[in-house]
Amino acid sequence: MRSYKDIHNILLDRIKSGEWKQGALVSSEADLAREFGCTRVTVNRAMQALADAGLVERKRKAGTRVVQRMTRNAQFQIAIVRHEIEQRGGHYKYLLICREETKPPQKIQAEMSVSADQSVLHVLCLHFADGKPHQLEDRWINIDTISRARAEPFDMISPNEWLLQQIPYTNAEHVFRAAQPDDQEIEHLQLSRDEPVFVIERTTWLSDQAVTHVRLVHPANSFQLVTRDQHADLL
Amino acid sequence: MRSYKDIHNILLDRIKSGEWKQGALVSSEADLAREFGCTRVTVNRAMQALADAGLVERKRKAGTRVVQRMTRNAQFQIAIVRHEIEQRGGHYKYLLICREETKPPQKIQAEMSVSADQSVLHVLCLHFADGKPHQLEDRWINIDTISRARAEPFDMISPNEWLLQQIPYTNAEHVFRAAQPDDQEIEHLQLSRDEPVFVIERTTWLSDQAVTHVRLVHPANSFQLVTRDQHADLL
DNA sequence: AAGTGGTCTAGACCACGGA
DNA sequence: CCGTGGTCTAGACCACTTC
Repeated sequence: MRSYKDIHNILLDRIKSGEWKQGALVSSEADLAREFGCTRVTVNRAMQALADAGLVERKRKAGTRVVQRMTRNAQFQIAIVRHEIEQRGGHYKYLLICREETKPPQKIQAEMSVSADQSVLHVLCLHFADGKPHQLEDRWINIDTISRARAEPFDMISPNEWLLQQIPYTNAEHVFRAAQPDDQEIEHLQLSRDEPVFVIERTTWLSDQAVTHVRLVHPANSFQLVTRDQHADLL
Repeated sequence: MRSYKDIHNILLDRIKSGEWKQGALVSSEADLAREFGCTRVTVNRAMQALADAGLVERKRKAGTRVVQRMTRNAQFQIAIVRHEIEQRGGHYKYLLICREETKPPQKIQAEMSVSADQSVLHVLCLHFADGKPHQLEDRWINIDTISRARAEPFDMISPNEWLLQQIPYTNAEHVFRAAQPDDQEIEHLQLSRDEPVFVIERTTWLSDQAVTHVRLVHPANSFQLVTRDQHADLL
């Protein structure tokens, strides 16, 4: 029992078990170092890991406190649609419906913070799973930021896949909701009347420049978003 | 430019800018230490932070590589419904509809891995925002794991709030989907016909014991789930 | 065998912030 | 002021993995 990872786990257990209660002050690094028979640096390394995980808050002189958590975090993944479908043994098909450079509607302009006269690349396409429409992708790509996109026809590879592979981003915003589909969505997704849709809207930025905004529409009857978090509490 | 955080940021920039490409091998710690005029330990600290963030993969002898990412992570928060509503200036109301100890239906038994003869605490309740139904909470609590729940009437405080404040958990599973409401949901949520609902189902575990399973149903017209991630790529 | 990361120690100095 | 965390250095040894 000497490595900082061991110590990290011991301290983690003390928090999880409630031995160290929420909001409580914990022993100082020096004390813990004595207790574990190691250097203060080693304890510090373990404590910093806990602090990075957001489980404790540390202040000089004031010491280290277990965080009082009112919210918990959980993660989800942004994956390539083709991979998701193929991974569960489905047959994937891609269809480009429309690709154009155009001035976006106001809503998109605002969302992506582009000026009124700026052209944005608009791509509308469909992802099929086993022959059935799975996702309608309605995407806007900022060609000022991502000029490479101008040369990409998106007839064989979807913007989803192309962007995820090539373009990094630093910030993202997601909106999830249920909705009644409009006529265009009913047609493309071959929806029965009354079937709702599950909508994801995502905008991503690289530093403070918008990269892309996308609206992903799925038939409610054949789509759900699933996440599994280990140590969800510890993110 | 000497602290490990500075070095971390410099290396981060090299990855973000593409100077260090995805999949590429990066300089060894010893080389970087020479370059930055510091100890190898300091470089190591910075590199470990990148590795923790999942941006690089490190192997002894093989060296450090920038990760080729096929998926990106993003986070969302599990908050107390009352806080969410009050935070945006809304008026919150809580209504307990039903509280009983009973044997759950098979679906819940399976989801929570409880045996067929085991009683589970079932709570059905409603959260209102500004007088309008906001969320129908249909919850099952494992009283073997959380025996304290037996003594809690849940007439003043919702299970959502009680659990989030008191009960830690280590694993969580979420399912999000759009659906057409059933009759009970239409009644409790005062839905107009044709209005879909946004459903979240969450099961949480403490180690490998199920803590609770909950189905949260929201009117689609007045609900959306929003997440904002800084450094979404770097989680 | 040799190169690379993983980690520890001992000692040091600094920075912050509560008393 | 002075206790607490934050970090660096120098040197060391180990563990893994490729060659």
